[in-house]
Amino acid sequence: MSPKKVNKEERRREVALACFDLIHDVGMKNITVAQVAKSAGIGKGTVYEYFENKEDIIFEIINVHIEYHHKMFLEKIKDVKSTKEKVFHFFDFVMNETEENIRHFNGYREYLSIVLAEENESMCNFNTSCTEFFQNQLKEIIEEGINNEELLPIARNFVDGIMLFEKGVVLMKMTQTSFDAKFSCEKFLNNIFEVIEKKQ
Amino acid sequence: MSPKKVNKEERRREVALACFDLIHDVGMKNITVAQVAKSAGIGKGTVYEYFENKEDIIFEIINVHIEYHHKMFLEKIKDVKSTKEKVFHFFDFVMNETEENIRHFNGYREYLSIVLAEENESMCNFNTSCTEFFQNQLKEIIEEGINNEELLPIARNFVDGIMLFEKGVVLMKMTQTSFDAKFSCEKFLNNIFEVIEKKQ
Amino acid sequence: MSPKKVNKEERRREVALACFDLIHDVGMKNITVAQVAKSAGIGKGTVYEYFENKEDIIFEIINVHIEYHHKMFLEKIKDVKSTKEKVFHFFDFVMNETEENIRHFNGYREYLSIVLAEENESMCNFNTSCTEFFQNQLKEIIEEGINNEELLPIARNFVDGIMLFEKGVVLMKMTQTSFDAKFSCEKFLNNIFEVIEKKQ
Amino acid sequence: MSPKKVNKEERRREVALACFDLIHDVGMKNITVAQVAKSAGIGKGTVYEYFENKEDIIFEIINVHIEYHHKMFLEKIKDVKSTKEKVFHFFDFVMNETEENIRHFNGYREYLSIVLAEENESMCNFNTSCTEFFQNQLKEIIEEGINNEELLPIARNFVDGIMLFEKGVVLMKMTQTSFDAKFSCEKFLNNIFEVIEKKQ
DNA sequence: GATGAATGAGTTTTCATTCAT
DNA sequence: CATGAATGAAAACTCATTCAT
Repeated sequence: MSPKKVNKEERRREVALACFDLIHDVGMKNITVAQVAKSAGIGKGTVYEYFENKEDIIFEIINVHIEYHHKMFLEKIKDVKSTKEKVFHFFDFVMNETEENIRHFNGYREYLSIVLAEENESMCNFNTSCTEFFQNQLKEIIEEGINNEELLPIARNFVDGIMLFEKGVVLMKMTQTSFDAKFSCEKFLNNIFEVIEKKQ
Repeated sequence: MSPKKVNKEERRREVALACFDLIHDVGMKNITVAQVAKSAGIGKGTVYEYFENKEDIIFEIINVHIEYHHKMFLEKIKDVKSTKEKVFHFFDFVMNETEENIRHFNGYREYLSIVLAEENESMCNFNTSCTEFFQNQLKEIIEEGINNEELLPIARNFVDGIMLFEKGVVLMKMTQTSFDAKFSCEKFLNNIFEVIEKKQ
Repeated sequence: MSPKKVNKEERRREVALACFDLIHDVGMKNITVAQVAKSAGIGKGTVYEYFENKEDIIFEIINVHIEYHHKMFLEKIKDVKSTKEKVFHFFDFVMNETEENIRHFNGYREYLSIVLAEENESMCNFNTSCTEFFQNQLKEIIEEGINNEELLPIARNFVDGIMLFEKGVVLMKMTQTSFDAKFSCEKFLNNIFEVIEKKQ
Repeated sequence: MSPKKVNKEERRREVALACFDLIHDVGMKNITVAQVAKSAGIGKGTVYEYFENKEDIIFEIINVHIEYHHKMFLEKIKDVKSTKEKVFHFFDFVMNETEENIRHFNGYREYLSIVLAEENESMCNFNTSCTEFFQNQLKEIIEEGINNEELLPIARNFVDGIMLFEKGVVLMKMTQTSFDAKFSCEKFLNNIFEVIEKKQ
C-alpha cells in the first residue's frame, strides 16, 4: 500500500501492456525475458525488479488481458436491454468472429494450455476466479430476467447447464477446426429460451 | 540369413507402455528422451530407431493410452442394457473417480494442453478423430434407444447438446478444483431423460 | 591374390558404383553408411566386410570415379591426332561444360575439399598419384609433339607451367563463380602455341 | 546508468584471436564451441552473445586471420622498390617458408577446404573478395611497373596468367607433398620477366 | 534504481561401428 | 557369410537468472 508498491503495480501493467503484440507474434509460452524487456523498452535486469520470474510475467500479461475483456464484457452488457440479448452476449466469446475477439479467444486458448499443463498454480487460481466471474454474471443476468418477469423462475435451474454448454463450445471450438460454434449456440439458446422465457 | 527383422510397430508400443509410470511422475511434456530410453531399458539411440523424434514418442504414448480407453469404453458398454445406463456410461470419463480413470483423465488433460498449444498437428488431428469417435458412439446409443423405443425421436435433437455439455464438464473438471462433476452430470442427465425418455 | 581377395576387390567396386547417384544427391561427406548399404542392396554390417570404415568407402568411391575418368581421358585422346588438340583435350576437365563433366568436376571439388582438410592420408596419396598421372600424360603429349616435329624442343620448358596454369584454373573455377575458364584457357593456350609450335 | 555496453565487434576479434592456437591444434572444422569458450576464457553461452552460430565463429577467425595477412602484404610491399621484387613478393605466400607463413598457408588450406565443400556461402563470398584483392594488387603492381618504365606495356597481357599460375602453385603445394614451390615460381617468374621487362 | 554482460545446466539428435544370431 | 538391431559419445544451442557496476 506504500506509494512504492503502487508504482510497482503500475509498472507491471505497463510492461504487460507493452507485450501485447509480442504475445501475438510468438505465443505466450515462447516469449523470452529478453523480448519482454525490449518490448517494454527496459533492461532485462529491470524486468526482475518488477517480476519474480518469467511465470510471473506471463501471469501479469494474462491478468491485464483478461481484466480488459471482463471490463469490456460489463461495458457492453450495460447497454443491452433484454435478458435474451444479454445471454446471447454471454456467448459472444465463442460466437463473435471479429478480429479482436478471435485474438482474445486465441489468447485464452494459450492460457488454458498452460493451466491444463498444471505448470502454474497462480494461473490455475486465476482461471478459477475467471470462471466464477462469468458464472456469477450469468446468474445475475438470469436472476434479473426473473425479476423483470422476462424469464420464468425455472430458468434458475439452467444456469449451470448454460455455463457448462458454453464451456463445451469453447473446448470444441479450440480443438475441432470444422466446428460451427455460432450455429450450435444459436440452436441451443433458442431451444432453452423456448422453455425459460415467460410468454405474454 | 537369420530373420532378425523386428516388428517396429510392436516395439513402439512396448516403449510407449514402458513410459506409463514415467509420464505419471514427470508429466508428458517434461519427459526427456534419456528418461524414455532408461524406462524402456534401451539405449538413447535405439529410441530413434523406432521414433522420428520426441514428439513422435509422446504421440505414440497418447495413442496407446487412448486406444486402450476406447477399447475399454466399447467393452464396458457392450454389457450395458438400458440406453439410459449407456448414456451415463458415456459420462463415465468425467464421473468415475477410480484411481485408473483419474490417471486416464489426467493423461487426457496433459494431452489437451499440447493440442491447445497447437504445437503438434498430428496430435490435433488425432484429437479430432477422438472427439468424432465419441460423438458417433453417442449418436449410435441414442439411435438405438429410439429404435428400441426407449427414447422418443426428439432425443435426436439433443445429441450435440449432450456432447457439448460433456465437453464443458471436462473443461470445468480440469480447471476448477472444487467442481463436482458427478453432481452436475447426474442432474443434467436426469433432466434430459425426463424429456427424451418414452414413458410407458 | 587369393580368389577371395579378388572377389573382395570386385565387391568393393560394385558397392562404390552403386553409390554414384547417392553421392550426387547428398554429397560425398554427407553419405551415411546406412545409405551406402541401402544403395548397394546389402546390409549395413556387410559393408564392413568389404571396407575398413567410412573413409575407406569414400576412398573407394573416389577411386572408381577417377579411374573411370582417367580411362575416358586415355580413350578420347587416342583418336586425337594433332598435338595442339591433345593439349586442348588436357584442358577438357576445366573447359568442357557438358552435364557429365560438370558432375565429374564437382566430384573432384568435393574430393579436394577432403584432401585439403588433411583428413585422410590415403586420399592425399591418391591425389598425388592422380596429379602425377596427368603430369606424365602432358609430358608424353609434348614429347610426342616434339618427336612428330609439331612442337619445338623448347616446348619441354613449358610442361610444368602449363600444368600449373591448369591447376590454377581448376582452383579459380571451383571458388570464383564468375570465372570464365574457357576464355582464359583458350587465350593462354593460343599464346603458348605461338611460341612452341613449329612453323612450316 | 553505468555505460556497460560492450563493443561487440571488438569482443568478436578477441575471441577469434584467442582461438589461434586452438585452431592450430585441432583444425578449423574440428573445434567445438566448448573449446572456443574455454580458450577465450568465457562461458559457452557468452560465445553466443557475440556469434550467431559455430560457422560465424569460424568465419570471424578466418576474417581476422586473413585481414591480418592482407595488412602485412600491403605493409611489406610498401618498402619494396622494384616491380620485379614486388611481383616476387606477390608469390611470398607460396614461397616463404618461415614458420609464420607456413601457419598462414595451412590456415588458408583449411579455409579453402570449407569453401570447396560449399558449406558456407558467406565464406565463399569472402574468398571471392580475397582473390579479387590480390588480383587487383597484382594489376596495380604491373601497371605501376609500366608507368615507371620498368615493364613493357605487353606485361598487361600476363596479369591473369601470373595470377592463375600462382593459384596453381597454391593448389600443388597444398596437395603434393614433394612439390618445390620456390623452384617452380622462380623459374616461371624469371622466364616471364625475360619477356615483360624493359631492357636498357 | 537500472542495466545488460555473463553464465552453464540441460536437451535433442546423429551415425559409425559392433556383435549376436 | 550376412545381417540389422543396438548403442552412446559427442556437439550445438537456448535462455532464465544473477550481480557487478
